[in-house]
Amino acid sequence: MIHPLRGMKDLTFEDGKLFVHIVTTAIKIAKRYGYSYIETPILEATALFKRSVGDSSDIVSKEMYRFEDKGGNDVCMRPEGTAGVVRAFVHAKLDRQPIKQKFYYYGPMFRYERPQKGRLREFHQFGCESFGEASVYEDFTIITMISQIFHELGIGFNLQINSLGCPTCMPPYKETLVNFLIEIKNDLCEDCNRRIETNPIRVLDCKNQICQSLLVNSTKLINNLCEGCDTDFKKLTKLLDNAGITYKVDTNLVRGLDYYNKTAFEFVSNKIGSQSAIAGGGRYDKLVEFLDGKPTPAVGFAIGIERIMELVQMPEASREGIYLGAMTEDAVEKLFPIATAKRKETKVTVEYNAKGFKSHMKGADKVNARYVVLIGEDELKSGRVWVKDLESKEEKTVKVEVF
RNA sequence: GUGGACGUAGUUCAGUUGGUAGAGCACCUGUUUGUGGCACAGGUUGUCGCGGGUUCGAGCCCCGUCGUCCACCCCA
Repeated sequence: MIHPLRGMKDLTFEDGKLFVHIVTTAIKIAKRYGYSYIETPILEATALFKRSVGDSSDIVSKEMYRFEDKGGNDVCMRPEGTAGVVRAFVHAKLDRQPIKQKFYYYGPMFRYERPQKGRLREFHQFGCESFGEASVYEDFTIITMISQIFHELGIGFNLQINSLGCPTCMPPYKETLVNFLIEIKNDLCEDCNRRIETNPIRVLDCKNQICQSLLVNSTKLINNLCEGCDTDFKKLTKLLDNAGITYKVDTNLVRGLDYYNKTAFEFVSNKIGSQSAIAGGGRYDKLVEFLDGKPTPAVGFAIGIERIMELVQMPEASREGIYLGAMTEDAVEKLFPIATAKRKETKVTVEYNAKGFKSHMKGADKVNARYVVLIGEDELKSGRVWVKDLESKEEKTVKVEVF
């Protein structure tokens, strides 16, 4: 038997239904906010992710499915969705149009990680990207949209927000932080020492108790924002307050991908183990420029579909469609014209084997059919079918033509 | 990449100091030769993850390998 590769999963039956339910619900809401579908390739030039996600992230430095294709190109399976969407946006020259563009997407992402609960090597994200809107109102709207999606799916969450500043206030802050970190370097954990070089902001996020105790006195970016960033962040918190969306300002919240600035947020669940982030996103005003487009502000997010799957309750399925069966071999082929006609309007299950009455009843119950339609010897002779509504329990025998 | 736990029927799991594999659920059949969900009775189901080793004998012990899970790391 050939097994799926490590960290890759087949979705069948209940899981498959749940997946579709999540995606269709998210799409329904996204459309209401003016998003339209975009599909981008799974395979992209490696350079795309190096330039957007950034070398400092583990995603790029060690988790990509990267290889040389037959044409000698350095390519990668996409580890996340935003880079491809931005690339497509620039490639279609949408950055030269004054219209604001909003896209939603969903599909597989690939990261070569050690699998664990809520962390697969091939996983699926639903995401949205909004281009051309610099206003913090859009950040607020996107957060509102995600909470609406989660509400619709019946998922509880905690929202954490932070501001990562902009090119005006972030670099000087980073410098003072690095200086501070170098002083306490010897007491920080091994990982943090590495982070000072690669991505010092991440040190703030370290889960090591000793590191955290040393960082209590570190200056926070949130207190060192430039005027523009500061007023926007205050606006955002006020908008969320007024909308009744509860959140926590987490000054240690850093997005893992390099392209984020200003608003950063994460939706977290405490019910799914250590991989608790169920959605994450923020503003990335410099990314379009980074990928050779005209400067275009943008905000976006992604939801981890597998991570929310165990949190979502499927709405109860009601009885639907028709179960067709024959109780004598001669009647089996009479079922097909009926099935074809009825399939124009509803779901039809046809049992090809002639079998006993009770078996058919059980079979109909199992596929959750609303109606059982059977042809036995009597019905065959009289050109009728026997019909029972499994909900109201009413039954009747009618001419095939009228049914 | 690091540390730890685990892998037995479709599924959830039991399996004693090594002696040729079991339960619930599910499934099939019957009780009811034409009335589903319930009940009762009977029945089917296994490369014990895979490969090697120790042993008269391995589900159990040893080594390897693949996979799953948990934590770190990372992130959705």
